[in-house]
Amino acid sequence: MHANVKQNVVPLITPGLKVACSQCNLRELCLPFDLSDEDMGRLDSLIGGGRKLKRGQHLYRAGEPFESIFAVRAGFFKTDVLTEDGRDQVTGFQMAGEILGMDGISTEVHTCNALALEDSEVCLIPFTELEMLSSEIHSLQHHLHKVMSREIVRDHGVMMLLGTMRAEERLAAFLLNLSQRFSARGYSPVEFHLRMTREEIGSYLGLKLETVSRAFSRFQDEGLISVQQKHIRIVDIPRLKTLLAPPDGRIG
Amino acid sequence: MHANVKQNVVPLITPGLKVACSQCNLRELCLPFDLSDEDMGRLDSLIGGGRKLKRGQHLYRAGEPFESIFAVRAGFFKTDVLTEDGRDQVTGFQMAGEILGMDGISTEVHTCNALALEDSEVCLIPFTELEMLSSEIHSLQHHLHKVMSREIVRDHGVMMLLGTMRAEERLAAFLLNLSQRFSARGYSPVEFHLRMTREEIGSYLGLKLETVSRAFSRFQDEGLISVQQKHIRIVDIPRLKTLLAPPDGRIG
DNA sequence: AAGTTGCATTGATACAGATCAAAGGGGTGC
DNA sequence: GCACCCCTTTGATCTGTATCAATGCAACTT
Repeated sequence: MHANVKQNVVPLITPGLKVACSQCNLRELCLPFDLSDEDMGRLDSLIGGGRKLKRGQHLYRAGEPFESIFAVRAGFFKTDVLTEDGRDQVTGFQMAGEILGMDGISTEVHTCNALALEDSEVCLIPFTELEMLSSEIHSLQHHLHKVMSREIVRDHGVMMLLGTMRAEERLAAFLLNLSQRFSARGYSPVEFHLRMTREEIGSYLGLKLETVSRAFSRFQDEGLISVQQKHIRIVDIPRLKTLLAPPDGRIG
Repeated sequence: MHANVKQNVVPLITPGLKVACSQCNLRELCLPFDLSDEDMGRLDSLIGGGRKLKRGQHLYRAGEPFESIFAVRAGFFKTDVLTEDGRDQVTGFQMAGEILGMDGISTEVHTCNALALEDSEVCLIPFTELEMLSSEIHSLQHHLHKVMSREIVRDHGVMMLLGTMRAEERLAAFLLNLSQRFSARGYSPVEFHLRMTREEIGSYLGLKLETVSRAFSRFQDEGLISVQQKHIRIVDIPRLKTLLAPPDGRIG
């Protein structure tokens, strides 16, 4: 990955990259949701263009001033938090239609890093202007709140995963989550390409990369999935789902 | 705790409990932040009164329709998520000035339970009305966004804790976090009363209650803290902080 | 004041996942 | 198209935390 030596170069807005929510087939997943044509137009004119990123480039880094949130148009990202003492926690993986950067609102400074895991495209949404517009368009305001709330709920799910699940359960939950999200975007729910390394999966799931690799192998041995490097095929979704319930089943 | 047999009774709004942000000494920590007198008055008239809860009573439960967020006026809460298969994860502990219930915005239904760990009081903030007001008062809107964003950032911190830290590090981080929050409210940063059980701490930190207990004992043996049941005195804050850095220190 | 009940502490043992180590394979960049 | 390097896999061993178990403590009830 020699391209990575250039990862310090902050990519500029791609001049020719026109974006318009009104034309976007991700609009059901993304911000605009259910706006009138007129309001959609106002949102279009707010979106500050797009930005293309090569694999390995940072969309933003912790410490940079916060100005915009981003909508993933295409590609795949990871976000991670880094502490002074060198700990590194992947906090999420984002795909088309998902919003990045809301961590920066609270302090006006980004608190995590967002890195493109493949060549990607995002829409830039200047936050101050979004706030102004959303105070005029109630459904936009409400949808923004829903998006932020959804992020909070998602985070609770990750806490649940990290706090209560064993390694295989975590990985099963991870695969099923990816499956569901790919499916919602019109891709196969059973066959997909992992954009992240075992180490990144491990960081997200609170496991070491070897543990992730072993769990993949065991799933394959048991006929649940087929793995070949980053290519995954889920063979038995129902049985994968049963892994999420502990052996003794429901209690109480 | 026979009083708990009544915990199913949903507490109603306490009729006589008048609340006013303008009079509240928590306003710097809570929603209003820096409003003009006039705007403060409008916010006051929106707040739908207060509610008192006895220890053991639920403020809301997962599945209930979402209508309001809540500001803790006094007391102490925990929030937890419960899965169908019986897993239980404490997602946070909330004290005076902190906001509860933002998880419910995304689906219009609460996704977690909020339980009073001691006799408590909250302000009811009807969310639809808050949105309406916040589209008129820009600084209120922005502050609401900051509060939600802060929750996201906090969640990332918990992920970091659950994903990368060992038991003693988690407990040290937990104690230091409590210390800092008590301090911000004018209480002693070194001496406080835990409102939650070892099991609840364990659930929050992804540990078993025995592990929490042992870690407390070890901290005491090493002269870092003094523990007597739920009473904690932090003897050596600096040394407690060093526990958060791994033995080899900063890397890279 | 005694009894009850839940919570906390402590010890012994078991086990899941981390760590250490080595080899093979595939994608990437030149 | 080739070579290099990173990623992945797999094995052996170690260790931190869970689990199982029993006792102690404290608050609340009656």
